[in-house]
Amino acid sequence: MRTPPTGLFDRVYDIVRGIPRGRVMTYGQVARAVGVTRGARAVGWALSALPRSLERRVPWHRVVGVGGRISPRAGTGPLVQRRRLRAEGVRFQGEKVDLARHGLFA
DNA sequence: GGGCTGACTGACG
DNA sequence: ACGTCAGCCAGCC
Repeated sequence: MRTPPTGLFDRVYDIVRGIPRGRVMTYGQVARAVGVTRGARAVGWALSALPRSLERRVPWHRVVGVGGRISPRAGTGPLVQRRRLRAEGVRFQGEKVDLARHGLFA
């Protein structure tokens, strides 16, 4: 058994951990998933604080901005995020992720 | 309790 | 299409 996540951070990590390979969610969608309708910014903040120890289990690269944009300050860098996504077969429309194809809804 | 901050967003010019 | 501005949220000091 695992104690249910309390703070926003843990709830965010929980949701992100559940994003399937090859799919992506926007900060806004994650926020809504954790019960914070307009907490997109807070979600980004939570991911920026992602502990090194969780980098393995939490696929942070599957979280993108609205419209499929890649945040300039994401993780090790937008290039890394892009590379990881492409490695999963995620298609891009220019600089943006093709949400119509890989967007996750919930 | 008040103010600051940031991997966000939507509206404008 | 692009930079700026102003709301929005929760954790930290």
